[in-house]
Amino acid sequence: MKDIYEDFDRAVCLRGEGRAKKETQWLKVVYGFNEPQLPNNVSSPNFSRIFATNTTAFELLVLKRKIMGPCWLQIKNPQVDNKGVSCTRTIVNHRENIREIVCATARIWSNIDIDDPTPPEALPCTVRTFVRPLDRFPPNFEVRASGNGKGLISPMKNERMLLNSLLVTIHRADPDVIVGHEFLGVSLDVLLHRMRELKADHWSRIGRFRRSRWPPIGRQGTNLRFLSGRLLGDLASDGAKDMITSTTWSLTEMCKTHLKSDRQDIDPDDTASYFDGGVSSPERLLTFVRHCELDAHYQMALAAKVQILPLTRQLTNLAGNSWNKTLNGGRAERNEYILLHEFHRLKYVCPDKLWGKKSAVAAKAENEDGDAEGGKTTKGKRDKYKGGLVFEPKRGLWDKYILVMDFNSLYPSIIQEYNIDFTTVESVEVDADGEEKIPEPPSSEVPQGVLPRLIATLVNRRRQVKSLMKDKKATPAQLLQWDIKQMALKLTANSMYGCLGFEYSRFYARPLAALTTFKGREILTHTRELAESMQLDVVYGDTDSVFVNSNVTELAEALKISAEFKKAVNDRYKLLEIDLDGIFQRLLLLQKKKYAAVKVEDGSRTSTEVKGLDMKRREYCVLSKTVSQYVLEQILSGEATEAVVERIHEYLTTIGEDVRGGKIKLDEFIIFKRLGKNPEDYPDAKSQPHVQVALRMKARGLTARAGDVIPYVFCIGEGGETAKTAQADRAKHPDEVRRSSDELKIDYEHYLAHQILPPIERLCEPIEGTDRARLAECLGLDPNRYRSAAESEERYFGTLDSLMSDAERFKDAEPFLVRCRSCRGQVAFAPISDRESSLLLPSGPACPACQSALGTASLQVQLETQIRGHIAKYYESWTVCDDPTCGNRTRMMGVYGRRCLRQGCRGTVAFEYSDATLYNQLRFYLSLFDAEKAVKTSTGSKADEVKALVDLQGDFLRTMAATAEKYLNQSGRRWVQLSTLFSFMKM
DNA sequence: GCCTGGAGCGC
DNA sequence: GTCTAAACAGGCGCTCCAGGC
Repeated sequence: MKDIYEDFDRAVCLRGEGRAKKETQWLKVVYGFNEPQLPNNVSSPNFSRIFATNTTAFELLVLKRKIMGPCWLQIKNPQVDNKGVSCTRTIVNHRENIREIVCATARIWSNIDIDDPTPPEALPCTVRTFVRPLDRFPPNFEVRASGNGKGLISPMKNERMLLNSLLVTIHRADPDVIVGHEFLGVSLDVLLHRMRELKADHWSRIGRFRRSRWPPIGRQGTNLRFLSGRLLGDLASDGAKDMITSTTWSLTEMCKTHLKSDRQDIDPDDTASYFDGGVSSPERLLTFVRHCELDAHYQMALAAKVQILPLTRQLTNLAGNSWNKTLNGGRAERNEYILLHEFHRLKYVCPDKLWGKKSAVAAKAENEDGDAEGGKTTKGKRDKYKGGLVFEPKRGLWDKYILVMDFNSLYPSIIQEYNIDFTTVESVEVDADGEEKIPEPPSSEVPQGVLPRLIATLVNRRRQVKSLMKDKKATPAQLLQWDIKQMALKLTANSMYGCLGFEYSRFYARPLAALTTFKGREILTHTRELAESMQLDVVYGDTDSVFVNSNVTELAEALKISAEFKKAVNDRYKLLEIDLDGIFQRLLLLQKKKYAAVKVEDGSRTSTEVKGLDMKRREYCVLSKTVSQYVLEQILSGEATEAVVERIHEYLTTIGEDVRGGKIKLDEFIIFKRLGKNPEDYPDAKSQPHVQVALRMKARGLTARAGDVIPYVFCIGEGGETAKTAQADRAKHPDEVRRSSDELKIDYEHYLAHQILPPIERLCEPIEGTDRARLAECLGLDPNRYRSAAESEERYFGTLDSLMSDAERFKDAEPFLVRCRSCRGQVAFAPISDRESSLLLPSGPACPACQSALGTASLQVQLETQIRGHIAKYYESWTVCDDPTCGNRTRMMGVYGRRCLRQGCRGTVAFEYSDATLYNQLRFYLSLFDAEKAVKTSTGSKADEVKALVDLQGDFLRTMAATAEKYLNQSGRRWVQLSTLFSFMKM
């Protein structure tokens, strides 16, 4: 080995385990890439540890030269001239199960400026399509092709000539960027295999790197190297999927949602029929060619629409990695590079890239697992840490203004606020149970760490860009560019946290990630407590947000409350900031992470926001989503319950009829499901509909790989309705159904029972006046089958509850204590039917001690004060350990779930004052003023007495009952168990 | 009936 | 005229469904 002495660096070894371990001197040795690579675990008497033996040339170049993203490099003799963007499209045919190329379109834009917002259709481009016959061209095809309008159509004799001509075209255009859809995984794969098979001339011209020998054609992403020197923008790559909102990322869907264009789908099995040379007219083949031409356009138009090139360039400039990786890869590498640049600049030695089977950290974790508890095999999944806090939602339909308050960029802000960094946080201890503790944030004297400073820089730059955008004189092009820039800055700052917890990251630092989320939970808990202390009701919250019930119907008032709350929260932090994210006029809160709301837009406009509901998921068909949409609109309409319920029932009846009557199009029945692995790798392939469909697709020569979204439709089994064909077997690809011409029939009953009913049922759960059986009946399903266990169970509980005596039910409730203003005495308010002890006389409430009259207003205030006391107690969130030997009582939230925090204790903790206790207490108060109940529970001569009293003091009782009711209405439990409540009321 | 694991969302 | 090898990969929380015992 040729050692070249260079210099000594002051360096810190980062181990990715919290605080950097050693600050010491290292010897830097530089040697060429022509030397063999040293193993990274060698040592000798002269040195104990060696780093960076496997650093790639790319990494070294980029770090040493401080190259931040795409730029021109002068290397000896620069040869940069041609600028162009091209877009190729191949349609693939299969014959004897080998996919061949029959048609390829190249659409070439020259001298495009990627920052120019002009859409590609408004820019000049050349179109050239190469097409070859399967057997022979239809008559007149060549003549008609030469007269084609804009696009040049070049009929080719065979596939090899087609490939050669395509390669010449690519070579001449020498594109910097190739845009495609599923290009890397499908088109390129076929192109490479066919070029190799047919020995195409100058095959390496597909890229800019001259080769004569074929390297192995790898799988999926590895083939990017064939395009060396060109960028690939693949609309279906992981990188692009992050940027494009879509459920399937099929070209047709994206054209519809992003370009508002209806793309015609061609069934791949029909391809051959377009090439039939025996027909009399060339029209069909021309249609096919034009389809290819148009697809090439769509791909480019989509890329421009979602601004994939400018955005990825900005991201790459920030991170200093390779643009192609930003375009086609995930986020981890960007993060790695931004930190590599930063630490390299500060003369740190960074952790080596560990590739291969297992990273050292993961292997270590596995060993510990084995040692600690023999039987516990946490296969595959490593020890995790806790994430964001999600409040138990107060379910139901809310119709006062709900303020959605959320922290801006919570995690990046926490990292700054608490100076969380590799260099500042002390490494963690492992407690007696072998569990990692959450580290402490550094004290305020510790200088700012690398990560917090990096994030601060990103945030500040974003602020600057946003202020530029306020300039009235800015052109639309400038605005767009700045918007992309601020977006890139935000994305970069926000993705820093994620990679701290990513176990294969070179900067993996689980304790830092755990500390960040711990602070997040703490902050959210405090925020809720603050709201409660301001008499505000928090209805829900998730990670960085609280949904506050303003309890007002005036927008201006709601805004005032929001401003006050915002100020109160923000006063508590240096740079952490909460803000009003939106105002809901109505909110249907169904589950954690599942709700729908009518959102107030500026002025009087409103929009509907749906989160997490079935209708947002791809495995529900369009029909199901449409029905959900209608039902939701009704529920959120704000109209009377009876009218809403009636309309829903009516609508469902028509839907049931329409479905059975065959009035709904096939497209509306398509269900989508993603393949988690390659279809062959499923152990239970038989029971998975989408896997069955995928396997059949592959048998037909189509592609279906891990990550692909598979469309299918449930059909009736071949042997008729009664056939016991497995569910999965009856799933068919939409093209199979279309082709079958009536042989395959859609299983309408299955759709009504499994796709339509369950989502509707969940939407209607908090709505009175309907239930599962009733909804099923409307759809024409047998209601008896849907009188669910859950429902009867609920009734069972309802009955139990109503049979329970008041004495039993309220045995733990605290009495309503009434204080007399005259004699200062205090007495419990007894049930009014208890004529001996009740302080309510026919003349009105009076003090039993001094006989002075008690004012209604005074009693009302006293009741309200006591109710608020209970609510406050509930929100204090004291938890108690269930282990009697421990008895730990705390308000601290455990980091590892509900484990008791006291060292060595194995108990679990529960809320001391539960929501059930609070609910029962409120019900108790209400029961004290329930006239009807008082009459019913009285017997004999007393009944008349009580009846007379109730008549005379009706106003008083109603006022007091309303006071209790007001709070009960806010209680989440009431919405869940309306039936229980009503059985009690009507008893 | 319980438990477990994917999907696919939310943040 | 050549041109290592190997090459995936943000986090956790939550609901719902299906399958296994």
